[in-house]
Amino acid sequence: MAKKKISIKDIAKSLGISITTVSFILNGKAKEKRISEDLTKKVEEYIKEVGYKPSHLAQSLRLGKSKVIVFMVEDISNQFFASIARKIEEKAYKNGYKIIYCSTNNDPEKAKALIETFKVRSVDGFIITPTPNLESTITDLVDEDFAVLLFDRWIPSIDCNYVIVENEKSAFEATTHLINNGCNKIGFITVESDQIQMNDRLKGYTKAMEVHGFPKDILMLPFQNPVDQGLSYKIQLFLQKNSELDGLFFATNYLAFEGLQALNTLKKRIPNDMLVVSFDDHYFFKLFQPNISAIEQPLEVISQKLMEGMLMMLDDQIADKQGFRIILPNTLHVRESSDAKK
Amino acid sequence: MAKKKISIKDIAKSLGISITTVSFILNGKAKEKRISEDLTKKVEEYIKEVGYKPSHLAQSLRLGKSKVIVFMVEDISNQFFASIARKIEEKAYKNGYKIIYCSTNNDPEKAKALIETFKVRSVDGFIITPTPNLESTITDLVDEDFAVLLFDRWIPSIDCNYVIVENEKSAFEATTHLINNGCNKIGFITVESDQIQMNDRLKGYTKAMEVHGFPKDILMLPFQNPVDQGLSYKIQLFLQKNSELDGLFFATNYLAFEGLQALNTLKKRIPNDMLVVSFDDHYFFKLFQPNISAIEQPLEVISQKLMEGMLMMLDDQIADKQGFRIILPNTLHVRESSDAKK
DNA sequence: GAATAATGCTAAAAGGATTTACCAAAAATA
DNA sequence: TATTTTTGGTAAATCCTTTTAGCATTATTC
Repeated sequence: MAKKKISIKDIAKSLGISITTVSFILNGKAKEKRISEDLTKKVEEYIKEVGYKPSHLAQSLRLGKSKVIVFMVEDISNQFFASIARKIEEKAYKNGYKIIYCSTNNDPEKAKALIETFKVRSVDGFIITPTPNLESTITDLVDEDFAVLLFDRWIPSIDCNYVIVENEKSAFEATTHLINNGCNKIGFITVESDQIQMNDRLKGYTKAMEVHGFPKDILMLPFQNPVDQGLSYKIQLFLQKNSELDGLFFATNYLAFEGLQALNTLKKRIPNDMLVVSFDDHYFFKLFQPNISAIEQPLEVISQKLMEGMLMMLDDQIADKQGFRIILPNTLHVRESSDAKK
Repeated sequence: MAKKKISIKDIAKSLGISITTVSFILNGKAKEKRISEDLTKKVEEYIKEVGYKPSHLAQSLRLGKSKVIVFMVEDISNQFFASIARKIEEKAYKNGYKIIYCSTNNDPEKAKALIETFKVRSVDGFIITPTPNLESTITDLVDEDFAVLLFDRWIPSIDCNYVIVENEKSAFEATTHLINNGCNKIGFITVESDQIQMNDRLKGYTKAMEVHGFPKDILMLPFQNPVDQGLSYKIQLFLQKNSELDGLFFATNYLAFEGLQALNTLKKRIPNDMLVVSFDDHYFFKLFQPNISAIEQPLEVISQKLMEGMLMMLDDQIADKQGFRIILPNTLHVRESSDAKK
C-alpha cells in the first residue's frame, strides 16, 4: 500500500515552477533569493497540504553532513554507559542529531573495524571510549575532519579533545577516607587492563597508601567481558590470603558487587570487619545493607559537556577545535556509619 | 588536512574506463556482466591500492535502503532495554545493519515525533516498545512498507508483528509459587499505566488469587520517569496499612528495589515475615541478602528473535511478512529458602 | 529614450552510487 | 562472403537535494 514518497520535483511539477524555487522556499531563503511573497505562500501551503518532508539522505549526500553521531563505548549494556547514552540522546535529538551506538568490548580490532564502517557512512562525529592501540586510528579520524571526543578514558599521546573525570584525585580521596576511618591494611581490587582511567585510580590509591607509609595489597583480576562467573571466588581467595585486611577499595562498581558477595560468603561484616568503598556509584549501593560508600561520577555534567563539545566541533564557525579538554570532579558519598572503626 | 574522499568516478577516470564497469566489478557482477578477468583484476587491485570505500549515503539514496534499524524503547538506560540493545547490536552489525536508538519515556507525542523524523531518514526498520495511542502511527508505518517489530508490549488492535513474553502465565506461576509456600495475603505492587504487559501481569496475579479464593491487595503507583524519590515511602505506607500481608509480588524490578528498601525500613525480614517475588530478574536479586526470587525474561532469545524477525522482513524475498508473532516463556527463579513458611 | 538597476525566477551542475539499454568489434555460423 | 552471435564494454537516467550562475522583464535614473 506504500504510497509513493513525494519529492521536491513532484512539487515543482505540480505547481508549474522550478525545483530551485521550491528549494529556496523550503530552506527559508525566499526573501534572500527574491521569491515573491505570493508564490512563497502558495508553495508553503502546498507543501503542508501534501505533507512533504525532504529526504534526509539526499540532503546528507549533497551537503556532506549526515547529522549522525556515533557513540562508541566499551559496552552499551553497562549501566554507566547506558546512562550517558540516555542523557546525550536527549541533547543530540534536540539539536537535530541522531545517535548510532556500538560496543567495542575493549577490543582494538573491533573498534577499528567499527570506525571504518562509520567513516563510509559519512557520520559527522564520534564520541569514543578508546580501546588500547587506537592512537593512529583516532589521529586519522581527527585529520579527516571528523569531530572526535574521547571520554571516560583518553589517550595522552595524541592531540584529541576529551571529557574525563579526576580518577587519581578521587581514588586518593577515597583511600584517605578509609585511612581516616581507621583502616591501615587496605586492599585495592582492580582489573588488568591498559585503560588509563584504571591506572589513574590505582595511582591515587598507591599515593595515599605511600603518604601514610602503609603496605599495598593489590588484586589485579583478568579483564573479561562478559563478567566471569568466578570473579567473586577469586576475590574470596584474595581476602582469605590477606585476612588482615580491614579496608577494600574497588576500582569499579561491578568488582564491588562481586566483592560484596565474597564478603558475604566469608561472613565478613561491613563496617565492623571491613570498610568498603567503590569507584562508580550505583543505585545498588544505596539499597545494599549497609549502604556502601562510593565515588559518583557526574553523569549529567559529563553528558552535557560531551554534547557541548560535540556541537562546538560540528559547528563550523568555531575556529579553535582543539581546545576542548574537560576534567570533571567526582563526589565521594560516605554511607556506612563513618566512625565505625575510630 | 582532510584528504579528499575518492569516488567511483575518480577510479574510472584514473583507469580510463567507465563508471559502469567499476560499479559492476565492485558489486561482484563482473562475470555476469562479461567484464574480462584482466580488467576485473586490474580494477580490484587499484581499488585496494587507493583504499576506496563506496559512499553509503549515495548507495542508500540510490537503492532506497539505508541499512539502519531504529531501536525505540521506553528508556535506553533501563537495564532491560540496555541489555537487549547490546545483544541486537551484535546481530545487526553482523548483517551490515546499524542501530539508532531513542527513548520515548512512554510519551506518545514524543514517540510520534521520533517516528516522523526517522521516516525522512529512510531507515529500513523499527523495533519498538509502543507507547499508548500509537496504533495509527504504527499502522501507517506498516502500510508504508517499513519493517516494524513490536516488543516487550504489543498492541492487540493492530496487525503488526511482535516478540513478547508470557506475562500473564508467568505472573500466575509466580503468585502460585507464593501461595504454595504458605502465603495467602499477597500484595501486588504495580504501576499505573496502559502498558499491556503490566496489565497481563496483573491478570496473572488476579487469576491465581481468585483460583484460591484469596483477597487481592493491589498497590498502583503513579507512573513516572525518572523514578520518584518517594516511591519507597509509598510502598512503606501500603505495607503498614496492610500489615497482615505475608507475600509481595512486584510487577517489575525497579519496584522491587524500592520495595526492598521499604521492607528494610519496616524491619520486615525475608523470608520469615514476608515472601517476595519480582518480575524481571536482575543481577541485584542474586546479590541481595537473602537472594530474591524473580521471573527472568529470556533476553538472549528475545534479541535473537527480534533480529531474526527484522531480517526476515527486510529481506524482500519473503512473501509472508505478517507471520512473525512470537510469545516466549520466562523462567521463575526461586531463590530464598522455598519452604520457609510451609 | 537609452542605459542601468532591480525583480522574480530557472537551468544545470554536483554529490556518489546503481542499472537499463545499447553499441562496436570480434567470433561463429551458414 | 554475408549474417548472426558473442564479447567486452559504455552512456545516460535515476535517486533527491542544494546552489551557482544567469536570464528575461520591469522599474528607475539621467
